[in-house]
Amino acid sequence: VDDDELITQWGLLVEAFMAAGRVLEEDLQRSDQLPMVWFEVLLRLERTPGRRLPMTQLAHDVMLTSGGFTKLADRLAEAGFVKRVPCGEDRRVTWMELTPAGVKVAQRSKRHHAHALRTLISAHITEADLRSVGSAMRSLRDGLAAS
Amino acid sequence: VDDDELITQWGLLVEAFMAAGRVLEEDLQRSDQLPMVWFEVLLRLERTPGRRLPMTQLAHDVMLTSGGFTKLADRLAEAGFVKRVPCGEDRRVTWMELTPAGVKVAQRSKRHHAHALRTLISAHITEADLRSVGSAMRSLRDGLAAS
DNA sequence: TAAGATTGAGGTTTCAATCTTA
DNA sequence: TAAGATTGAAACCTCAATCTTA
Repeated sequence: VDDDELITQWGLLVEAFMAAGRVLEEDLQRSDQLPMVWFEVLLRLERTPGRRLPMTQLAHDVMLTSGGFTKLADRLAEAGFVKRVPCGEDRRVTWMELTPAGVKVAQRSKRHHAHALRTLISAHITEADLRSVGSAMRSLRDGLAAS
Repeated sequence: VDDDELITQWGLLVEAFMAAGRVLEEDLQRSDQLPMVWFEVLLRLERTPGRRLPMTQLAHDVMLTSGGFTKLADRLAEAGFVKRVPCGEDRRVTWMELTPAGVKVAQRSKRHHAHALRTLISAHITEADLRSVGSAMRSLRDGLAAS
């Protein structure tokens, strides 16, 4: 595989991935008026016992800087989906906690998003391919996190 | 595969891709002081006979709006890597054309980027995994392009 | 000293409106 | 009427500096 071929192959992956991301984001916008990054935050909170997580951890998980996440938190709180809760044990920490409205929209949009994803994938990717993609990406992610 | 599992698998893919993209962008920034989107534009021009393409086509290829691409073109021209050339046959069209300096930086950064890509991939992904990811994403892209 | 969170400044993108040419 | 390109306003992000707590 020469340089040009390698770059082209990777470019195809990036292109496919971004196009898919755009389709999924538009779908989420249509069904729930939710930007993808909002969904990602709400989803992580909804999955967590107590439905709250430290701001810094969430910021890292959705790949935002702490400054960027502070402003995202402002918008999510403004929309009524989350609230800030000070942490008793370590007073530097602020929890982000899902409100009842946030729980509701998280669960509803989860159904919509899963449906969109299923449609997208089943139309174009086999289940076996999806599993191997998952494992490959998991090892890539873990490798990058370690380095 | 239930809803949550499906969303999780896709989430891993998104996470891995973004982390890889970040590593590659940092590398390109270090070696050539070039944002990834600059590289993508220069690469496409360098590969084209005549080394020029219509603005609108480039905007579409790198997934920017026409407004966004106009400003990117301004920055690229300011840096001396491209120049705008009016199209004779259709006077609505502006070509973006690579300057000699642009050709030089495109070829140099192509070598650096290929090297970074090779390192990243060989360190974290097996050849077999890479092939299955590639085939899955290609069929996804082709399917999206068709619809 | 260092970590969590916030702020303001600066940069890049989208969106909607506009201008020119087909 | 429609397509290519540009513009200004608004949205969202990063970065560096700051404040508070550990």
